[in-house]
Amino acid sequence: MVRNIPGTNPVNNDYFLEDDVVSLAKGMLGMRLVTLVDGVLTSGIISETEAYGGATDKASHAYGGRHTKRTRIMYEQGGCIYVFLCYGIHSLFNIVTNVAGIPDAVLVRGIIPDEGVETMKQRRNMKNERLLANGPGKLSQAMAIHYRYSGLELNQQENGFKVWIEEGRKTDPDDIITDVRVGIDYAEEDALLPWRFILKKAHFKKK
DNA sequence: CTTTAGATCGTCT
DNA sequence: GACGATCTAAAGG
Repeated sequence: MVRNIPGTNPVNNDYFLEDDVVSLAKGMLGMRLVTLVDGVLTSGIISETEAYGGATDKASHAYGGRHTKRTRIMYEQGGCIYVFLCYGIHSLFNIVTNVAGIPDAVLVRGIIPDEGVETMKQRRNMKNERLLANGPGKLSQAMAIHYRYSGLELNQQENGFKVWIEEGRKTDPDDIITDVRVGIDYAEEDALLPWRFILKKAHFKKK
């Protein structure tokens, strides 16, 4: 497959073994998220992420070391994907981080569609490119990431499906907006943690 | 642009 | 039986 664009080197799964999930979430901005589904490639630049701090973060599904069938995957080693169903409708895509046993994860909340835009539009039955993948449920549908793939490793193919991360472009720290996480009112004081990261539009105008 | 209500089902209690 | 790490359409400004 010919992809004549820079920054398409895959990131090794080892990269996600780092123990600072906040730093990882920030660092993933500007990287490229790619899926290959039955030979069809789609990709986009990661524009929004949130860090979830394992067993000590009240917003995390694994808070207090909760160990259920669903959250089991969060305790795998970094580089696995954790995808769960939200509100009965949406698959939300996370990358598990840290070493095995520590349930940290980064939620990818938005991408700027790049390759395979027409495919994404068809999957979402939508024409407006700007609204195509600017939300966690939206990007999963656009990239055909389903919660049945939860537990799969990055770069590993299963049933014609594969997902991975590429280096993309370096991000200027000045281009990052930091904010509180969304939709976690139940997390009490941890709802105030500044663990949501957004790439400014300016990032995409630079050369 | 903003607000609001309704959809929908796996997971956990 | 209750509840989401959300999205959309519709209606109003």
